Amino acid sequence: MTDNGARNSRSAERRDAILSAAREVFIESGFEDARIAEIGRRAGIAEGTVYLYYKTKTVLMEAVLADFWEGLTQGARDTTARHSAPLEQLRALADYHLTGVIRDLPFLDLAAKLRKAYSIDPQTRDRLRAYVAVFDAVYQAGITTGVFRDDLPLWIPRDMFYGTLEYSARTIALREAERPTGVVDNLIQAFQRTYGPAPADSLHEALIERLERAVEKIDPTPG
Amino acid sequence: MTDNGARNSRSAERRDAILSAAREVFIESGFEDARIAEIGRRAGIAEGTVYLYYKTKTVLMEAVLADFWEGLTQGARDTTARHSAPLEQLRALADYHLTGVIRDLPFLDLAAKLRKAYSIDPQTRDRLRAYVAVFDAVYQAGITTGVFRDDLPLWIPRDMFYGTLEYSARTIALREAERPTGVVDNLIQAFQRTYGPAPADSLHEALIERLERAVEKIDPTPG
DNA sequence: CAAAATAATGAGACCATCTCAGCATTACAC
DNA sequence: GTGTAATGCTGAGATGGTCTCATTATTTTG
Repeated sequence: MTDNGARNSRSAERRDAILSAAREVFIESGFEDARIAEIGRRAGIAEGTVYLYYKTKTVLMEAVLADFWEGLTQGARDTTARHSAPLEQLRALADYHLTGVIRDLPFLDLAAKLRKAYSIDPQTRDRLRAYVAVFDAVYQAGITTGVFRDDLPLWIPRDMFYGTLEYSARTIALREAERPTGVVDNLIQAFQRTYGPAPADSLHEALIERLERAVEKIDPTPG
Repeated sequence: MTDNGARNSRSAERRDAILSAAREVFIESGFEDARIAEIGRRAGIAEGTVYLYYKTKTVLMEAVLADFWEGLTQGARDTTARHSAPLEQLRALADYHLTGVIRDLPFLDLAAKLRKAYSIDPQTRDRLRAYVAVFDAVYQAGITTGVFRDDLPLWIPRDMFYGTLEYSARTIALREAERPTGVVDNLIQAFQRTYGPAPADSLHEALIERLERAVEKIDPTPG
């Protein structure tokens, strides 16, 4: 147990060096064409040593992706935290997601390459869940403040949100266009009209009622 | 040139036998684990012969996928042809797409595995275009009959349509749930409300007026 | 500083795709 | 039919990657 810290930290540094090199090489070459020998070279170690830290090429790739998801999720949290109105949070999140997905599409495609048909490994699933939880929190807040309907399963708007953005990102990347405006605006508009307090006047009234009550708490002057 | 027909047809039969065997093996084993030797065996020929018909494993996989896309596109056309009102055509198409994607998700994942980062091969792109053109036709018809707005680039609703459905398909497959109702209904509703002819909303205006008055009480800064 | 424990190395085992020299089959002329 | 040219098929082996493990180097400990 003596000096465990030092040993661990040296070992950890090496793990990081490998991870860094791996990210580089995977992005440059894709999964298939990435060479473990090259990753070792860039990390300054022998090919065999890579295998001491990551059992297989796939495991190494998974570690790289875990890092990526963590960063993306943290960024999403920070982004929404900069706003308070649910619709503005949603708009910011949509913008962040679209930008991030376009930027890192090659990475996401790598992730898809690891996905075995029919299944997804539990860790990846958990990471994805943590990421979409950012949307969920915003939407839930929107429900309690009366901005969104509460009569639908959460995953329906969620799938529309991420689905539309991911598909758009692909379209945009494919035509190598500058990122067009309008995608996010349109999505938010769709959300307002589809999941907003609704077609029936009663829902509008419920919203107004709610807001009036809230306003009254702050300023109880008679209207 | 003599007897070209016979030679071609024999050769074509062999191509088909290989394609059939390849589809089987790819679905069973995925791209990586599929063995050319096994494909040859099932087609009743030697391993080397496979390479006479399909230059590489990847090319063979692409041929299998081309077949798949063709069938999917034809099915989509047939499906929309059974309805006349654009919204009903859209609903039917959404249903068809969702069902098809859920059923053939492993196949689509295989397709993703072939996608090189940053690029997509022209043939695949054309096939995808042919497929989404079915949506485009329906939407265009909707514009001319006044069911849909014409002030948006076509790809915005298109991406929402396919994006939402594909993402939902993944969600559904992931949780191994029975296909829930509501996804298609909700999407069509979103289309009606977002891309339908713009509503003159006096309700919104009244709401905004009221809220502005309330807000002014809290923060009476001049506009 | 010797001995024990731990870490790193890289040659080669293993196993896949893909090639190609040689063999088999078919097409054709007479 | 039979000889000959053309085409088709074969599978052993070249190639090139991941991963293993006996050996070597380094670090820790008494």
